[in-house]
Amino acid sequence: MAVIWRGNTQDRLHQDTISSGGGNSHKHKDKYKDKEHKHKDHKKDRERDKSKYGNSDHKEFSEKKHREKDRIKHEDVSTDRHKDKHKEKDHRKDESGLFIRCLFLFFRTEFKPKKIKIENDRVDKKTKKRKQDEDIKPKKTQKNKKGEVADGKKKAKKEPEEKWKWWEEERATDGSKWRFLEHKGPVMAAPYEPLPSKVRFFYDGKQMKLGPEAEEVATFFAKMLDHEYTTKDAFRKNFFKDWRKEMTSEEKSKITDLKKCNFNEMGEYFKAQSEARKAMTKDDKLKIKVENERLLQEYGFCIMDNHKERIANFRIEPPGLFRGRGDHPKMGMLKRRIRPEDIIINCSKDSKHPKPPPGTKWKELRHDNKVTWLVSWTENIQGSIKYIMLNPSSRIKGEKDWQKYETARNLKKCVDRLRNQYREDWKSKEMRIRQRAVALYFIDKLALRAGNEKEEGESADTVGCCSLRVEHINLYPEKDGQEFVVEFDFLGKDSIRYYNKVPVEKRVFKNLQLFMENKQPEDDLFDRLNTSILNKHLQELMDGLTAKVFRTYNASITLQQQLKELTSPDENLPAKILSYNRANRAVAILCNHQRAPPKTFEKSMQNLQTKIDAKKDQLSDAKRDVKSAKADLKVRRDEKSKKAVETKKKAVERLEEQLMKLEVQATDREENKQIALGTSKLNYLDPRISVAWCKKWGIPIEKIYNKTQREKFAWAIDMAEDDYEF
DNA sequence: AAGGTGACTTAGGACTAGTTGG
DNA sequence: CCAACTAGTCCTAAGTCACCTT
Repeated sequence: MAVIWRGNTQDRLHQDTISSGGGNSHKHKDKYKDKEHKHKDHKKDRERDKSKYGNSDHKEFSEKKHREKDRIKHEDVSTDRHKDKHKEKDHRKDESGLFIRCLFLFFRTEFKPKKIKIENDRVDKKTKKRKQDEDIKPKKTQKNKKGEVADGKKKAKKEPEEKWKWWEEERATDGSKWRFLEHKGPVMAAPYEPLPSKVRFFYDGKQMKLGPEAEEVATFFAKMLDHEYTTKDAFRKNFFKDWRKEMTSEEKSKITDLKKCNFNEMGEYFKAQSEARKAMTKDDKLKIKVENERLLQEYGFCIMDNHKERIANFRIEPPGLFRGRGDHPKMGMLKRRIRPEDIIINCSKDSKHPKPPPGTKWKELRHDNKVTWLVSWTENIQGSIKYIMLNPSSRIKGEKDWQKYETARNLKKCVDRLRNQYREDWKSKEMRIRQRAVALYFIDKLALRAGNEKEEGESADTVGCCSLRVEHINLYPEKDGQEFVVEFDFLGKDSIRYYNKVPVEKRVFKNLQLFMENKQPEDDLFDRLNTSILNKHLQELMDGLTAKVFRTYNASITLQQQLKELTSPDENLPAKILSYNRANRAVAILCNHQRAPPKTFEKSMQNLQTKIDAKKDQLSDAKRDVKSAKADLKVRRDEKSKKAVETKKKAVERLEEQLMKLEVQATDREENKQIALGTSKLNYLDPRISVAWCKKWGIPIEKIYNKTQREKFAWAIDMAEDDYEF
């Protein structure tokens, strides 16, 4: 098959080695838990062999830490720094109580404010340089006009309020998240519509009419009939137990065995409904669309501090059967319907408060501007709180996102020092320090998650770094020609399997042997460590540092390195994009972002191949044509045949290009079979790296980010230049 | 420390809309 | 024009981490 450029994403660089041995002292006191761990069942057994990088990139540590928590450091506005790149240096000089400092400074970084023209002049005066024409894209909408004005709730929506550049404004420094917040409240789940009476339910072969409560819950089950999990014991058991709670006493006494329940007619009915929906006329579909749009317009936005912002999830989650991921002990439980009485509304005192549906009231109306959510309620499966919050394109999310990358860049400056330190710590005489150091090494090198402890029986048995158990690793003094190999095999977040064989330094290896001494498979590997100890330690090493910062840092730095390495200047556009995707893929592999291979994968691959073959045929035909045209030309030597040759040549070129494009596509798709790029792109990769890359190579940003992504990363697109360095 | 809660980020899969090419 | 297939959106579960209480 014609797959070109097969690059092996799995190949990895590796560096470290070093060694030395070490015996130690120890004594562990254990606090082992005894639980039964089952987790054989790697249900999604998508295994992959990966190896990882570590990377190196360093910089001097120079930062001082301390910064009041919550606050953002920033600079006094009046000072004129923030010229372009001025490096961080400290900015902690707080001026006399003037708590307003400029945001730019906070995020040191070479950030050059660009064209401004924001509404507030105050901003204006502080932003001096503005450069224009940065834009990557042809979009015209870019220019913002004076959006709105002063406070007050004038719902400024005459016009979509062109692109507000919140990143050119100051940030609050008092821990408040907003000053004014107004919204319409959530959209409640649609009420239950009883089944038409022709749709029957049978118990033990006999038809039985259910009351509306029991019937509703039954429909939840009926809708899942062809799902595999309705066959799982835990699912059925949990469902049945909760279902019975909804039954009248009469129903309850009759229905005692789930196996005797026949939901088929109900299942068929829903299937038919969805068919019908698909078959609806254009007109009807349009009507639905319009209605959705209306709902979105009405409930999908809020006013926060003078700006209309999009809400992420404005609908209350409808009732249904809970399906956790992996082997979840609560699968099948009834997720109950949320009523207005369960809902807490958060908004400004002086805003127009959302009103509850007629005849109901909210559980509570509060005005807490220290949080970002608009609505919350407590969910009944785990008892956790759910929230309605703003869209990623909103100021409140964007600032936080930006800040996250700045913290990761700070780590870049001191990562060398930290690495040296944890290596030293491998030799510590204190067990807890060694454990901390080895765990940190894993987090850094393998981008593992922190691994909070979880309550047993409340959720699937998954682990992260600190919660690894002895049974999750195997040690091989020598394997496949490499020394000191650690084999990881565990279920991580979302019960995604993490499988990796990594050669480690000898000291790490020895330490692991030590940690495992006298332990049972189900004992904690790091019995003297947990995430809170680890994070406390990290916080001391660098302000704002926590375990997850390493993931962000390593992901972003890897992207940057890989882009540098993979992009070749003379490649054409599709090839450049392939290079980008490969860099992105390297990160996804590092972070273990997997996906189930699409159901239609094989087939669609085949289709592509067919196309490629067809294209090849066309190409060889076209080549033949050129030849014969040339021959013609030789004989005739007239203008006309000359033209003909040109035309045919053009055709060949065009075909070649098309073929190449297809082949690139095939390669990309193949390599991406079980790797999901979206998660890293959205959550781990500093968007400025991508923006800079696009600018540097003249790639339209749309090739890398779709519309939603461009909205989320508007700040980066606006501010990053082609020379941006993470 | 330990344990609990709250807020917020990160995650994969289901669902849907939009595009393409037959 | 329609079916087939993707790409993008929606959904909500499952993490992280700070902070509070004991």
